[in-house]
Amino acid sequence: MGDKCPDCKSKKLSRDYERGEVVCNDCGLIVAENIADAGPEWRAFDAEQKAKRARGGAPIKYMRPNKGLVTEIDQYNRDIRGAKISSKKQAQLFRMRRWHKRASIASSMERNLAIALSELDRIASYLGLPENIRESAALLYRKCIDKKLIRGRLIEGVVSAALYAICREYGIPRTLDEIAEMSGIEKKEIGRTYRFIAQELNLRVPLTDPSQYIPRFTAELKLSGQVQEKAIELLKQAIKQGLIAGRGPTGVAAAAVYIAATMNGERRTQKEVADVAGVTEVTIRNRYRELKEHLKLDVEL
DNA sequence: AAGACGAAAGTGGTTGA
DNA sequence: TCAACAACTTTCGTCTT
Repeated sequence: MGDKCPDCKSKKLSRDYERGEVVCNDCGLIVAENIADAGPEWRAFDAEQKAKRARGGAPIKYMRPNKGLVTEIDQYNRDIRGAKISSKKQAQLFRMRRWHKRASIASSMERNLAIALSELDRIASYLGLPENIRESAALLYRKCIDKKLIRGRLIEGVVSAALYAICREYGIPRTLDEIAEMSGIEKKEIGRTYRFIAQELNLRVPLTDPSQYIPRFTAELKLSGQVQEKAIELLKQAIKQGLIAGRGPTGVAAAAVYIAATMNGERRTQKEVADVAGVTEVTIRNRYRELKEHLKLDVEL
């Protein structure tokens, strides 16, 4: 790390892997953010060294979905008749136990990943998500494994949360409801998990922009491109006036679509719009009233 | 008869002490 | 940990087309 602080030219930079920052020891400037955790600071040249040097060790406590299914070699150095066995055999058994345990743990993590990836693929294809999204989500999931964030959580929950985060990051957000429906995980569970991993992994996920929902809504309602443009235009103005602060993005988007459709003579009922947006008619009415008042729409609806 | 409108009460999650 | 709170939903009665 031959880097220098760009501010005071000091060479005393230190890395804080917990926060993912490089900090200058002299002036306190954060030189870089969001650095990847490069793993342990030691190197191991074979499995034995690795086992010796690892302080954390394999996640044993919660990472045992296979509890009760995996054979274990018991602790009592007796043969089937209960007689003690020779010390030579005891040593052999000891080694066998050790390796058996290690092999089980390694394979259970692989199994975990395998289940997760197939689950991810299933949900992603139901949601019609492209390949690059799946790749990114899979990568995110691997990061969660590396950071041991899955312990005590459902695999499907973490997968769903990862998908949700990546979708938002790529600007093609799916609602929690949609993901919840496809994955069979409760919405609040996904939300909780999402918030947790976002914090732990320092994800910078942008706020959902309501206009990102517009194309999907208009497409599902079979509305014309003009309506779509109009709706996005309306949203832009709404955002400028701070009308969407604290509002659910889907509700605002739905209202914009409703207004735009009506203005273009392609009327849809509030219920139709409400259904594809996953909100109620009342919410559309409320948003739509706000939009009408503040944007001073002179069009009679 | 169906859709639009809005009031009132209920729900689940966030926030601040 | 609990209460206040905002956003949203549910429900329902009334008005409009």
